[in-house]
Amino acid sequence: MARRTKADAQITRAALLDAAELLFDERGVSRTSLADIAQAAGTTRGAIYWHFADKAALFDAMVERATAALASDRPGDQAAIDLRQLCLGLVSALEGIARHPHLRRVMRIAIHRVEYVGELDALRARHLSAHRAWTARSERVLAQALAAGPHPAPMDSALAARGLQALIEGLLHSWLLDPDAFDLPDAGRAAVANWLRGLGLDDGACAAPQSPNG
Amino acid sequence: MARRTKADAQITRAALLDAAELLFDERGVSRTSLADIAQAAGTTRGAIYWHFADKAALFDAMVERATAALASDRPGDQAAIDLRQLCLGLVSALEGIARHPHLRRVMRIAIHRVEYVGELDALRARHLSAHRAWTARSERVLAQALAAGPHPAPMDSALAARGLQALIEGLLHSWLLDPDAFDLPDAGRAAVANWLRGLGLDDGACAAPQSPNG
DNA sequence: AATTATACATACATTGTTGTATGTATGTAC
DNA sequence: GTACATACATACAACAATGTATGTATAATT
Repeated sequence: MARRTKADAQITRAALLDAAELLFDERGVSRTSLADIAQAAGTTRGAIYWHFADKAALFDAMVERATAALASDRPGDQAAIDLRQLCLGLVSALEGIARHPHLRRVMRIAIHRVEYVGELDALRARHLSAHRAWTARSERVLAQALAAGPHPAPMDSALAARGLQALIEGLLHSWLLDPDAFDLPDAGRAAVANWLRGLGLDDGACAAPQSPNG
Repeated sequence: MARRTKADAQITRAALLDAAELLFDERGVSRTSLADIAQAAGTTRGAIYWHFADKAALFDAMVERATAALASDRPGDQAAIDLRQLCLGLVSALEGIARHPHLRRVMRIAIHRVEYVGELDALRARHLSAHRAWTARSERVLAQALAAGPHPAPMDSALAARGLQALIEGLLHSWLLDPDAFDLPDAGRAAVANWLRGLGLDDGACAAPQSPNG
């Protein structure tokens, strides 16, 4: 064919990302060739190499597109938040993943459809940095809550934060393998509540999203 | 070379599995060729194709070898166990993974170094079946303990079992990504205790492995 | 001792995939 | 209206990986 308008090019780009998402999810990243993606998008490999340097760059762009919205509407890492906000943030993240097909698919790809090595290390680095930032933040919040609690804390805040993180990630992983098995946000709410209860903290911190005055 | 004795052949087979384990862990399964494995084992692809039908069969044999010991010394699915035995079983599984390099490496491969699709579906099926069997068993144990408890249970047993499973798997996943970050059995013990505490159950169920009379 | 099956090594053919080079028609700036 | 950059499509070269076919020296069998 020939040159298209800039808007057309963006449509092509989005179609390539869509096709990559679906095929990566179905067949896995390494078993999906660029020719497969181009064909599914109704183009040729030429279009892919025009928009992206290679498969890894395409992959990164796909992750970037899906997580951009997610990253925009959450508070900055340094923002001071309380226990309730922490819980609500966790649950709303799970709700977002359960609700948005793009995000869900990319999460499943990142977790179950790709090998965490080689030139896809950007993903691994991204994951690790997000992981650490979130753990650090939740540890601060939990330390503050545990110190303010009436009884001596049964765990130190580092272990409490790590366990909370593991709980959420564990639920997410198993839900992505079989989304019909249970309701992710419900399970997340119950799990966080039970974890806080074990810590001797207020387990109603993320019960009802609609009543801000508790 | 030429024909070796049967014992030699088993040594060759083991060397191939060892090499595959190391390379899969380093580079990921799909990015490791059979030639790589053969070279690392000091043989050629001929040896691989003699011992295994293809890469998937080699992979399955590797998983089988590492998990065979693990499966042998645990109670059958139908055996009646109590809360304490459930917790001890969980923690001892974590201890086994933390202690045995083979098991740790294969776990990391199965979780972070392979794409859960295509002809490696045997792994996925194995995982799912183990997952379901374990969840069913722990749900029975938790239901019994919750029914016997003094106060009304804060969660139903299905959610409680799912959460416990998620907690353990979440800890395992993040530990496999960075084994130096924390001690897996310690974190597992503390996490299980906190989960049980949240459920209103005895949190000392897996505290001290050496005193069988509680 | 002769034969046969075994445990590989070697060689080859095929295919899939990637990267790049080139072609080309059109939008856009001047 | 011309020139150039854009947004691809097409063609090609190279390699990597697989599967198979065949060779071969030796252990096991008789």
